[in-house]
Order: sequence, then structure tokens, then C-alpha cells
Amino acid sequence: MRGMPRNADANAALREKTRERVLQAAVRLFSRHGFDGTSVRALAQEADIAVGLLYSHFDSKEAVLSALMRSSMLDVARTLEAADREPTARGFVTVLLTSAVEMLDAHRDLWRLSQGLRHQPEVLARLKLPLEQFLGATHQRLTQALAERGVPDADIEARVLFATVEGVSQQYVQHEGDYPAAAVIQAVARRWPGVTRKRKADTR
Amino acid sequence: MRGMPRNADANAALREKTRERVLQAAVRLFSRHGFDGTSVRALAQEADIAVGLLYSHFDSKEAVLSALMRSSMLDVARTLEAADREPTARGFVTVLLTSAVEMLDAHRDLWRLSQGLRHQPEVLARLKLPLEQFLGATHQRLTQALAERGVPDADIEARVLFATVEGVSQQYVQHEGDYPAAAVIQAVARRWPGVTRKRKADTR
Amino acid sequence: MRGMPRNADANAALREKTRERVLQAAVRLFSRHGFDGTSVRALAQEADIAVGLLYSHFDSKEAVLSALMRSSMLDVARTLEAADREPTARGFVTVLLTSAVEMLDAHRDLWRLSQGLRHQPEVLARLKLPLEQFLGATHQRLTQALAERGVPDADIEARVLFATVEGVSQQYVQHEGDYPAAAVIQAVARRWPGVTRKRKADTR
Amino acid sequence: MRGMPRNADANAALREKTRERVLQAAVRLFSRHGFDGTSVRALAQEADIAVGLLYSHFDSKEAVLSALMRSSMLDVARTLEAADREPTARGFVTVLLTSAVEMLDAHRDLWRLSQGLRHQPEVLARLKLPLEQFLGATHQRLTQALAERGVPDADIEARVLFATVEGVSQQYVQHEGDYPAAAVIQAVARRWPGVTRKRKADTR
DNA sequence: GATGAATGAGACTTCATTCAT
DNA sequence: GATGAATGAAGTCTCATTCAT
Repeated sequence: MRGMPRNADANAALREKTRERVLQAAVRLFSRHGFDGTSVRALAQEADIAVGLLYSHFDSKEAVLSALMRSSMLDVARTLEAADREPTARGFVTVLLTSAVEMLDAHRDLWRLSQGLRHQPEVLARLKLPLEQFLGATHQRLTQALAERGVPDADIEARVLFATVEGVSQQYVQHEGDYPAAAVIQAVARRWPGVTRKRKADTR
Repeated sequence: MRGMPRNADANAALREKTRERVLQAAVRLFSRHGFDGTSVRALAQEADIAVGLLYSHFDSKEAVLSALMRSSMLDVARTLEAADREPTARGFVTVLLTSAVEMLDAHRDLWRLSQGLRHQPEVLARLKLPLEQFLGATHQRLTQALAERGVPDADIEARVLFATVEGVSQQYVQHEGDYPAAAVIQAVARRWPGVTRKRKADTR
Repeated sequence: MRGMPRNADANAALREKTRERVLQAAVRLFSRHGFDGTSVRALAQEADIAVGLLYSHFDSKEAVLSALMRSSMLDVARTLEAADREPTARGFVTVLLTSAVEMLDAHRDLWRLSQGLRHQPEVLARLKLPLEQFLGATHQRLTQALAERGVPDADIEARVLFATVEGVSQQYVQHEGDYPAAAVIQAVARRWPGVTRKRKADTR
Repeated sequence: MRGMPRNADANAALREKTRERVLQAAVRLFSRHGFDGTSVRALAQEADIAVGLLYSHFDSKEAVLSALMRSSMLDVARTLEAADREPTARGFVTVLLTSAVEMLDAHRDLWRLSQGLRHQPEVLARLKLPLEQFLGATHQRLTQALAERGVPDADIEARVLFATVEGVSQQYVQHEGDYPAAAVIQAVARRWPGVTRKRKADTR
């Protein structure tokens, strides 16, 4: 076992700080110029570190992207959790959209980045991200949430809801600030039942 | 004077055919490997022409992308036109989504490609695409279409509709074939008025 | 099938010339500074071409080395052939050494280079050179040559001979010109039988 | 004044042990992957010390190589000494080869490494190794040894002997264990006089 | 028009070395 | 003494674009 001067804790903290700086710089640059449009040199400069140091934290430029994408998937998952406490479908939809919008405010760049990659199968494959599986699981959760709140035909309705959330998110991000989010959310919510009916049968 | 050879028309047709082959090759490759992931050499190879010839048809690799994006915007515009003949909001929405899905079937790759670039402002700027303006115009047209069909609060409702169309398109493309498009479209349409009420005031 | 302007033959000749220039530059530089000590930029400069062009002729810097090594193995094989016409062991040895020395005069750098790599198993493995096999075959040929010329115990004697040729080559190259090659060759040859005795048994 | 701590001797011994570990790690790695193919980090890891510590023992990576090469030259010199006690040329040759082979068994990797560098003049120059001079001295010693044992034309014969030793060493190392060293040595020795004749004149 | 050899800037990544702790 | 985070120069290779034929 080898020694460890300079205090191991301080060292770990130092590393964590640097890593975080790289990730934040990466969100900014990747989302603006694209992954390929961002050079490692630019990335290091934005993070205010030497190029070499970047590689002591990540195996490759791609690994930085991969870390970001994982974090983005967590964002989405968290959005869902917030809505789960609402008893009615309308409440569920409202909170879902509201917290999605809040998440976008906080992580707009990250979300833009992840959207940009959604449709590039080759790239996703290289990153080894379980996107397919993640989308499937999300659909499942939405279906169950609606079913529990008495929405019939929950499977199809979940698809409608999923599409709506994605569409609204897209529009919201695209408009960079002047989007009537509250009004749109309300208009969407009005289309979902405000009370929970007795369910006669199970979802499946 | 030389030049102006045997048959000017045949020559022009030939050029057009080559140009078309390049564009088709570009959709395939760009949508799979991304713009940066596709080399001009690969592009020329896929189009079965020499690299040099490609440059006699397009100023640059970027110009090829630009041409594709313009064509994609036309796709979307055409989708709208198809729906315009429907008298009720529900009919409008139904046809809008249906023809969107049809368009996706025909131009899935192109649409994927354009989606991938939607969120990269710097790239879009370089391509000098009037995306902002195009989205604004589309929103206008939707708003007017809904207003004309007696939908109150047409501005907000148009945003809901736009978001829905985008969301459904996204999901549809993502699922590569096993998406219950018809059922989803029906479920969406049910949320829109099937009859046109008298309008009391204009939209604007 | 695509066309081929600028005359296909001229094109091929052009390519061959360039390729040859690269190989010659590579011998010079690799043998002086080592493979790792030679940058691709330096290589291209010495060959008086652009870096990129080098890569249209060879897959990698390593591929250049590989091509050289193959050519070096041919050199050695040719040396053997020259000696095969001698009827006595002494004549065989004399010609073998003489033509080895001649070969070294012509391809000193290449031989130095290949010697430098002989003992780096990892590198050789990467180059996928059949060195092991080549050395085995050479030993076989020497054994048979000696046996045919009536040398008893030809297997061991072939090893002595092989070692001598290698050792003399090494010394010759190391001395850069002031090596009494003729005298050494004569002294070596004196140790081998000048007449061919009747063989009583086969070699093996 | 601080420093000069508890036990200066123990400290020095510790340093020496570390230095030795580095050198051993270096032989292993350099001989397998080459000098350039071995990173300082890998070297430190193999020696189980921190990178920084390595630099407190050696000025540079090159200095490590230099130390190894010097040690390799000592190996060769020692080989010669062992043979010096033999009265006849044949005995001298036999012991020379035998102890060369023994040395190779003990320091195969080191010898391989040094052989790999023999033909790279630029590299040798950087290491400031007196190779030229060392080879000259070795030749001198061989010449004298043969002359003293009554071999005429000792200068040329010494070259033959030197070449033989090098050639056999090369073959021996290349064959990684299945080389009939004893038989080859015997076959070589048979070519040298087993008795010492009166010398009529001096060598030079 | 059509070709592909040629160019050279710039991308990602590695690595010897330094130095604050 | 001992550590390993940090540096940035330099390496290999790719690629959009040009142009002689």
C-alpha cells in the first residue's frame, strides 16, 4: 500500500471540483456548438484547466458527453417523481409539466444537448446509453400513473401525455424565455379529468 | 466557341439527377452518423460520384446540409396545407397528425436529421436558415386555423397543438415502426371540438 | 462503373513514385532516429509530400514500417539465393558472406532498422511479420545447403553459419566503412571444407 | 538545522533499494514495449512508487535507460574476464561463449534492450554512451587474448570471434530457450586451435 | 464535365516533467 | 522524503477543399 500525502480528502475534493467544472463547461459548449463543434481545447479553456487534466478525469471527450447524458436522464426521472404525489390525473399532468418546465429552467442547456442526440442512433450506441430502455420505463410509469388515477385506456393516453410533455418542453426551450408556459400548461391540463373515477378493471 | 454541347436539356437533366443522388445519400448518412460524422468522401462514395464532382454541385458540405434542411421545412409546410381543408378543429387536428405521420414515413431520416440540429443555435446560424421565422409563421397559421374553426383562446391552443404534433412526431420516429399512431391520433383528436361554434370575436 | 480521367496509367505511376519516395525517406529516418523518434511530419517532409498524402498510401506510420520490414526480409532471402550455386561449403559460405556484405552496402539503413526491431516482440507482433517463421525457413535452407555439400552434423553447423553471417553483418554495419570485410570473410571461409565429400547418410 | 534524520544509513539503503526497483522495472518494460513504448507512469507503477519519487532518483526517463545501458556494457566486459584464465584459444572461445550464454540467461531482457538500441546512432548520442570506444576496447582485448594464445593474424581472427559471439548471442536470445547452445559452442570451438603454438612475432 | 491526388489545418490524445502539499 | 494533480507541447491521423489533367 502506498502512502498518500497532501491529505487524501483534500485531494478528492480537488478532483471533484475540477470534474464538475469540466461538466459545466461541457454543457455550455456542447449545447451551443454541438459535440463535434466543440474542441477539447475549447472545452479545457472554458473549464479553465489544461487539456491534459481533462483526460485524467475522463477517458475521452465522448466520456464527458456520456456523463452529461446520464445526468440528463436523471433529470427526467426526477420530474416524474414530483408528479407522483398528485391524486388526480389533472393534478398529475399539471405538476408533471410544471416541474418539467422548472427543470428546463435549471438545465436548459443540458436538455437541449440531450434532445439533439436523441435521433442519432450511431452516436447513442457509442455512448452505450440505455435510452431505449429508459424511454420504455418512463412510458410504463406514465401508464401506471394514469391508470391509478382512473384514466381509461391508460396505455394510449400515456402516449398522448408523453408526447405532450416532450412537445411542450421542446417549444419552451426553443422560445428562450417568452413562452406562455403557465397558460399552455393550464390549457393542456383542462383536457385531463380533474376527479378520479372508480376503476372498473385493471389497466392491462 | 466550344461548350454548349450536343444536348443542353439532357445535360441539365443529368446534372439534376446527380444533385438528387447527392441529396439522398446525404440524408441517409447525415441522419445515421451525423453531419460531422459523415465525410465528404463517404458522401461522394454513397452517391457514387467523384469528390470533385460533388463540389461542382454544392459549394460546400454545409451547403448540402442547408439544401436538405430547406427541403425539410417544406415538408412541414406541406403537412399544414393538407389539414387546411378540414372544417372542424377535430378534423383539422386529425388530418394534421395523420399527414405528419405520413410525411415521417416518407422522410423519416430527413426529419430526424433536422430534429438533431434544432437545438444547436450556432450551427443553425451558420446555415442561415430562417428557422425562428419559420416556426413563428407556423404558429401563426395554426392559430388562425383554430380561430377560424371557432376555438377560443386560439393562441394558447395553437401552442398546445403545435407541441402535440411535435411530441407525437418525435415519439413516432423514435419507435421505428411499432407505434400505435392511429390510436394516439384518435385520442388526441377527441380533445378537440368536433363542431365549429359561432365565433364571437376575431383572434387578434 | 465510374470513369477515370487523367489517364489511369499515369495516375498509377504517380502513386507508385510517391509511395517509393515515402519508403526511402522512412528508411533514412527510421534507421537514424528510430521508429518512435521519427514523426510523421518529419517523414512527410523528408519525402517532400504533405502529411495527408502519406495516409493515402499507407494506413498508418506503422504500415510504412511494416512495408519496409517485408522488403528487408526479401533482401535476406535474395542473399541466400546467390550462394546456392556454389558447389562446396567453402564457396557457399564465401558467396553468402560476400553477397550479404554487398546487400548491406546497398541497404545498410534498412538492415540497421530491421536489426533494431528484432528484439522487440511486442512491436513485431503489432506488425504481424512472420519473422519467427522466416528465421526457421532460413535455418532450414542453410541446413540443407550444408548437407548437400557434404557437411556432417549439418543442423548444428547451419546454426554456426547463421550466427556467423549475422555477427559479421552486425560488425560490418557498425563500422560504417572501415571494416576489413574481405579478410574476415576469407578467415571465416577457411574454417569450412573446400571440397565436397561423399555423403554417407541423409541429413535427417 | 533539520534533515540528516534518525538513521542516515538506513535511509541510504532504502534509496538504493528503490533505485534498484526502478531499474528492474525498466528492464522489463523497456525490453518488452521499447523505450518509447513505456511511459514514465507505467514505469513508476511497475516499480510501485509514485511518479514524483522516480524523478528524485533519476533526472529523466532517458537517465534510467542510460543507467541500464551502462550496466549492460559491464555485463559484456565481465564475460570477457571469465575467459581470460583459459590458456588455449579453444578454451578461451569456449568459456567466452559459455559465459556469454550464462550472462544472457541472467540478463536476457537487458541484452535485448541494448541490442535494440545498437543501431540507432542518434539515440546513442543522446545517451552519451561510449559505445564506439567500448567496442574498440573489446576488439583490442580479444585481439590480444588470441595473440597471447598463439593465434596468427590475431586482428582478423578477433573480428571473426567477435562476430561469432555476437551472432550466437543473437540466435540464443531469439530462440527463447530451445537453442542447442552447448552443441553450437562445441562446433564453434572446434574451429579454434586447442594448443598454444610458440609465437614468432608480436601481433602488431 | 469528371476525376482523385494532393494539401495542410486542426482534431483528439498521450506523456515527460514539475511542484504544492 | 513522497505524492499525484496539473501542465502544455507534440504526436498521429482525418478531412474539407482545390486543381491539374
